Amino acid sequence: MDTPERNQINAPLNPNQDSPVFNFINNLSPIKPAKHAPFTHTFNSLTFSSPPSLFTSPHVTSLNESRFLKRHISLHTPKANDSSQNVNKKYSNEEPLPNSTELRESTKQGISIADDAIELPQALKYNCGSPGYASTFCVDAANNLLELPREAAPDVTYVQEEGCKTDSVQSEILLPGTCQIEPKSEFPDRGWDGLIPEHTDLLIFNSPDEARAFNGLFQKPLDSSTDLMSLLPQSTIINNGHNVQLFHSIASRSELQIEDQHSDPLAATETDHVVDNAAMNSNPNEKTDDELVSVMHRGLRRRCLDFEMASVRQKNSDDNSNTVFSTLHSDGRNVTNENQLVHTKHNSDSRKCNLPGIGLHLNALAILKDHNGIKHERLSSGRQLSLICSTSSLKISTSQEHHHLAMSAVSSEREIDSSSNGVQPAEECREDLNQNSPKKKKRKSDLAGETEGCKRCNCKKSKCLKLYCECFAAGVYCIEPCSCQDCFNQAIHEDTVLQTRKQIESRNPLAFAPKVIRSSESVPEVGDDPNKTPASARHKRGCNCKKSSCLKKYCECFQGGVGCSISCRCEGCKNAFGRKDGSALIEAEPEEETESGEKSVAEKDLQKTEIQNIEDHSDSALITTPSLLSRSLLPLPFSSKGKPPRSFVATISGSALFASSSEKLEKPNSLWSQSKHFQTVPDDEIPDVLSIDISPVACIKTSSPNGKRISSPNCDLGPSSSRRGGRKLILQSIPSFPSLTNQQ
DNA sequence: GAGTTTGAAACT
DNA sequence: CAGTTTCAAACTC
Repeated sequence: MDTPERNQINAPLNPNQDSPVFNFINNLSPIKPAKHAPFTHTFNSLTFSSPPSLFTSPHVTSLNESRFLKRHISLHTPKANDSSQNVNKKYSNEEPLPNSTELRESTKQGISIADDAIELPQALKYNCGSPGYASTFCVDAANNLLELPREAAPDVTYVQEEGCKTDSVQSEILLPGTCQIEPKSEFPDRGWDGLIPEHTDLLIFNSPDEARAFNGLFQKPLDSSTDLMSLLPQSTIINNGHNVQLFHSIASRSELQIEDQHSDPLAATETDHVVDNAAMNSNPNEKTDDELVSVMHRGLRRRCLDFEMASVRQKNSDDNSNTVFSTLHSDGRNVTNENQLVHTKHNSDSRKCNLPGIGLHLNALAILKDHNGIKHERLSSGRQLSLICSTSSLKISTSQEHHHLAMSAVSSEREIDSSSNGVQPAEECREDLNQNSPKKKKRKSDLAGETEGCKRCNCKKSKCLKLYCECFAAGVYCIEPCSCQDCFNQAIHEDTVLQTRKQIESRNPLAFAPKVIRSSESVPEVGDDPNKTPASARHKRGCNCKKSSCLKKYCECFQGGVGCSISCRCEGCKNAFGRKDGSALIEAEPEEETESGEKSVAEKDLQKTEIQNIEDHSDSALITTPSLLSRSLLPLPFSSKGKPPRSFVATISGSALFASSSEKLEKPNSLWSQSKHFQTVPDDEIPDVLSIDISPVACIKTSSPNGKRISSPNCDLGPSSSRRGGRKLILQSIPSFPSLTNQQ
């Protein structure tokens, strides 16, 4: 992240000042500097102190993706529409301007959110919930709607990720991609390339005119040579030291105060993002930028953060200049100005944990809640994203966390509770639960489509001390979202839990190993049989299905998104991910005969499942499963309720084994062992930044609310639309912005 | 939301 | 190891 690119970024800017675009901005921007002046973008480090993770559950990471889809749905909820429609109203002058601090936070949050939105548009939700600030743009990943005041800042240009950021930062900023965009705004080259397609869905235009303008922009071929910096929205860069220089001139106009990264803790935290953005804008090295972005996204996705859109307000009397201050608070804790911050309330349910798959098996690398096994990983990206900018304003404490949080929020499928922000999924869930009865929440989440965030167990007799319990099996403590009764799988009963675990392990050393083991490296077979899951990904023990034909989640193989293998004893295997290997095939055919009567049914099931997969798998094309790959955009099979068992899948990559064998090694990560620390599954744990390479958004899906971890799904992070599958096509419908040059 | 089905986990 | 029971998720209505 801290690459030379930063420097590069700055350099280009100055030159751009002379550029027509720059001039255009200066001349055109309706924004009045005076208005902005009050908003200094300094962040207090204190403000963003990262919240301690109380309960690190493996679930966290995975959640995002699964949620993503759900959230996407939620995004479509009336709220989004309402917000968009009412944006102008919402931004009424009624609310007092946020103080500089708030603004700062908001900007940062906004930035992070923006990023998230970009990456995980569908999944992420940003609830603008704050009553007062309804106008604050809400970013729903799912809805992909960032609502911004129409005319916030005409001049603002967006970088994909940054676009949102800028919005948040300065009230006047517009979110091009996800957010409503003003006609004038432009996206950086990359931004357009990667973001637009994906986020097009998100774009909401208040008026036809805007849409037209927007279209114009897109339609215009982006000139690679074009200096992105010049194009960058004024607001976008503000917090980033690097960006500051670039936008300095702009800032001067708007009178936005930009703080150096160094001076501004938040800026520092966001530095990566900023850098990325800047790089994207200015830099020729798009790849690096993309990577950075991807990295960022990855980080974000992992974390389940609730983001609240902070208060937004119009500053000016001018109709055009509605300034919106969107503040995302990763952590409620950190929020500086809570009052001002708008708390978007999610459905209590959604908040719940949101991360269905969060619970990661200790053993399993990453499982997305909904997605089982490998697929989960892949899929996770798509699903997990639902973010909710929940009620409580999130505050980002540390830069990293902030960054992560933002990332997670965006990426994470989970519904994020505002309160829980910054906390790992489990924690988040707990927090949420605390507020509400866990059961209710859980059910709500389930009803919601499993907000995926925090699905949990529902054990009644096992006391959550047996493998029946998904939480226990995943190596995570039960949390409020769980509807379990007489639960002993709690930190309070740590000794009991450990003891029981030992007992079970003594019986079956692999009991807590991920059920689906994927060897990322060995993928020789992938191409061979499209129907087969690469041998690299298999259920550790194989299924024993008799009636489900391995077409339903009853089948662990299917649930894990892997094909059946020789080790399976299933009957009539029709596993869409791959029937039994040779032997399986043999069996399958005979079965078909026997099933002939059933065959039609089975086929139907298959079709359904496939359809589901397509639907569910939105982003996460399974790498291992060729068939799924084509479905990158398609939802994973496990979309709705399917929560892949938390520990369901383990990815064994050459060096890193998370498989059962590694179980012991990983155990330390387990909640139990690490209960007091972050529960981090290796995958999950990997710092967002660090993991970047490894885990793209999808890649590291650590935890699904369900506790199902998903090993890294698609790592393609490229801005390429493919990641966010669901959104990709939207762009076509989206009108392009009028290019600045045109305006000029 | 309640009831049924299913198959893994646990038990014998 | 096989058979049975228990369990909770997945599924259906």
